[in-house]
Amino acid sequence: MVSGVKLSPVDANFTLKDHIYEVLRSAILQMNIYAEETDLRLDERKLSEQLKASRTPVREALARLEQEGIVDIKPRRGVFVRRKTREEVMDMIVVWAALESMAARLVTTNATDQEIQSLKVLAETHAAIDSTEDIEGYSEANIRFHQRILELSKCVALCETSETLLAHMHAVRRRAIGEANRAARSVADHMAIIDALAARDAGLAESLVRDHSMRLREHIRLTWIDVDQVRAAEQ
Amino acid sequence: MVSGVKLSPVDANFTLKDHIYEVLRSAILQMNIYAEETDLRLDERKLSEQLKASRTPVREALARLEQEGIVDIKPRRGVFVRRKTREEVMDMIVVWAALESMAARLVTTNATDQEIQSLKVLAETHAAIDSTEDIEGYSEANIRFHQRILELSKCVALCETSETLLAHMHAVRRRAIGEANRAARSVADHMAIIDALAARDAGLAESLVRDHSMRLREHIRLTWIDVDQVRAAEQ
DNA sequence: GTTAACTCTATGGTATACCAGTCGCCCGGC
DNA sequence: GCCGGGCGACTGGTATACCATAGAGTTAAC
Repeated sequence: MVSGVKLSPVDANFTLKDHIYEVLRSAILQMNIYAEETDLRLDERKLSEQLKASRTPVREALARLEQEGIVDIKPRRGVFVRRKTREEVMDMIVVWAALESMAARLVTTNATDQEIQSLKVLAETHAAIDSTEDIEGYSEANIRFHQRILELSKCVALCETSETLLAHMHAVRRRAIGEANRAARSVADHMAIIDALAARDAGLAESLVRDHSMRLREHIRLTWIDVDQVRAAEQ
Repeated sequence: MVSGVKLSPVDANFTLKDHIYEVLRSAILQMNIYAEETDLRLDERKLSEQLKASRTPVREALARLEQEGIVDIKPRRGVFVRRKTREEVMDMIVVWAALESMAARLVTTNATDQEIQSLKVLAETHAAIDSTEDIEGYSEANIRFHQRILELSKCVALCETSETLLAHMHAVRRRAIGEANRAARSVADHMAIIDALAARDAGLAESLVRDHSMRLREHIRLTWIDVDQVRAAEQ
């Protein structure tokens, strides 16, 4: 045994279906599914060729993605990346708000002062990025801050449940272009949240987090236009 | 078109894998997975025989169940119904509390007076059942009440997310034997929640719902004993 | 009697062949 | 030129055969 490290955790319990699942998942999250010209179609056979595997593991990966709501399998018609409608996006944000506000509540009792202060680093990183220049980085830093709150709640299920939502949020954030004043407001919100957490004020932290998310929801409500509606309008 | 009714929605788009998924899911939820003697093992081949299908659709159904956390697939070892540990159950209840308390908040703005009053019927049904005599019915009525709150929020994602949790909660509630005083407390809680909702008091409704769930969590914390620990103690 | 290696079987993983709708395309009739 | 029917390719659904490994049981060496 080399220096006490377990050897070859790699390819032990390695299965194609799990690997394919992860590859497909991250590939889908990375693509901009809301650009109109994007081809949302996935072909089992082409995928299995590209991934150099048979259809069987590909299909099992797709079955999992469907369960997650990332993909839509229409029998004998095709597999499609699922575009969310405005209502669905707004609903998802509500769920996110519920989870994160509960997390904030728990952080006030379950996290150390040090851990709470670690949020400040993330918030500052986020604040330092100009949203009009590097929207991808800005969005990434933003998500990381919120995700950290979930983590600090020390509630595994809370993290896991939000993980699924996060998948969808990536594409959403990319689309909900940050207006300048929204960015400034966001930074201020984050600081206020950290202060409430540090002061161990569960009620305040909870409501700040909730309101912060619900403002994003309101922003979406006002600005989001479903791609299909765009299509319809063009015709 | 016959009287405006869509013809044959039955067995259109019917697929074995979807059918098998539902059959397995409800079968698993129905079984008492926490009884020690219960065999948690699922055999792909036996299942496909019993269901009169090949392994392929069975495997896809199992893949979905694994994604949902209901089942655990160990490569080359077997498929097992997943038993939750005490920590996992407590975590799940936290998530449930987060979702339902957010739902309660939304109910105060999204539901009609009539809808809120409809909760009373459910609460009374629940109250009428003696938990020491008909624990199954009691638990069922209890869940229905809480699920109705989720529905009345009119937030689809909130309902769907809790749906997954609900699967696990069935077995949990069955195990968390209702003590007499807990039952009485529960009924009183439900009535208080309805009042808060009817008064359109978002903050109160939210915290009542949250505290109600968190009391269940505390009850679990004090009484739940992991099956494996029982096994270990016997040896 | 103990232990270590080996074999044998059971199980999930993967590949492949075939089936059954769906939909586009083309051709023929009008 | 337009409409309808049918033919055929494409795509997901299902069945089946084979592979690789975990783990139990067995056997042989010590």
